[in-house]
Amino acid sequence: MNKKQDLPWDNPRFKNWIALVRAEKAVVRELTRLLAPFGIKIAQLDMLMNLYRHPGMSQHELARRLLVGRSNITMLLPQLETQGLLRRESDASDRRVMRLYLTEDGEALLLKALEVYTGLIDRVMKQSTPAQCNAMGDQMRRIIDMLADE
Amino acid sequence: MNKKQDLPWDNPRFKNWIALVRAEKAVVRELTRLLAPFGIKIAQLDMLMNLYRHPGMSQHELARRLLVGRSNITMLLPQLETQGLLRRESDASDRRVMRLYLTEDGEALLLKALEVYTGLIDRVMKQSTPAQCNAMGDQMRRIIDMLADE
DNA sequence: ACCAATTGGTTCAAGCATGAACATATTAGT
DNA sequence: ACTAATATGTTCATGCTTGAACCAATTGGT
Repeated sequence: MNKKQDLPWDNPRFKNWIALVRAEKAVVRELTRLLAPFGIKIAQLDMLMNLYRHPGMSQHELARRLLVGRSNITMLLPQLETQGLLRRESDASDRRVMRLYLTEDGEALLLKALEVYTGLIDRVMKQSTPAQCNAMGDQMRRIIDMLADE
Repeated sequence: MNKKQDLPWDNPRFKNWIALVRAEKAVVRELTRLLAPFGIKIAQLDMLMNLYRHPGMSQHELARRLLVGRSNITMLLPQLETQGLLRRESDASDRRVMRLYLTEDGEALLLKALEVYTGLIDRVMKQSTPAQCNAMGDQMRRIIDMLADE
């Protein structure tokens, strides 16, 4: 069944996927480094970004959007809250849900951190033409769709 | 400096990058699920793959190749060793280094797990033409090169 | 109105990854 | 040869993420 010549290292699809994983890892490392001066991690930046775009989200919605478990949100929130970057308010009509809002400090920090983030992504994606960049994005969205409904 | 209209969500490069991150995460989740029956995690599969290709690697080389810390290797090795999938031998000429080799069981398990791995990647990458797949891979390798020497 | 099922959130224990500090072995400079 | 620098691997404390068990609030069926 498994001949040496059809091992994954000779499979273009496989090699290209490995390259993707390594590139993603490299960018994550670099972004982590760039965010250190702001005192936040990537996961926290993702939370702030989503809250900026959708103020008043519940923790459950946020978790679903970030593709993480609900407990993850519970564990990370106190850090951002004590840093004064966001606040939690009980929903009046449903006392189970906590609604999340950025504070002014949170918004200010977010915008500064976002400049760094987009700067890095711009540098990284500038390695390709806009057309190729979009083709890659489409490719990724097809993968997401394919795996979403399994 | 930060007008609403140049926020990252309207930036094609940024959106496409986000898609990449989400696709990678989705594939990792699926692969983790598929590997569960084999009793190994992705990190361990990566180790087995590298040892299959380069038998006798030292822990340090392995760590560099996988882009993880040396301590990570130290922590994960005992699991694979007690599962009988690999063995460690002291290098005779340099008593600091431990050389790693797959056992027959390790090789057999690896080959079976690899079929699952390549099967998934094939399914995933079949969403695009071979040309686009290669273009994406080239794109990723340029990113890796760009971030490697910083 | 009542009981069951569902939903949002929290707590907890476990696994994984990291980096700093360390021990041991090797290499290089003198 | 001797000492300093370097390299390999381990240990440890820390932090992130997860999933299961749990509590409280809401919804739905009867």
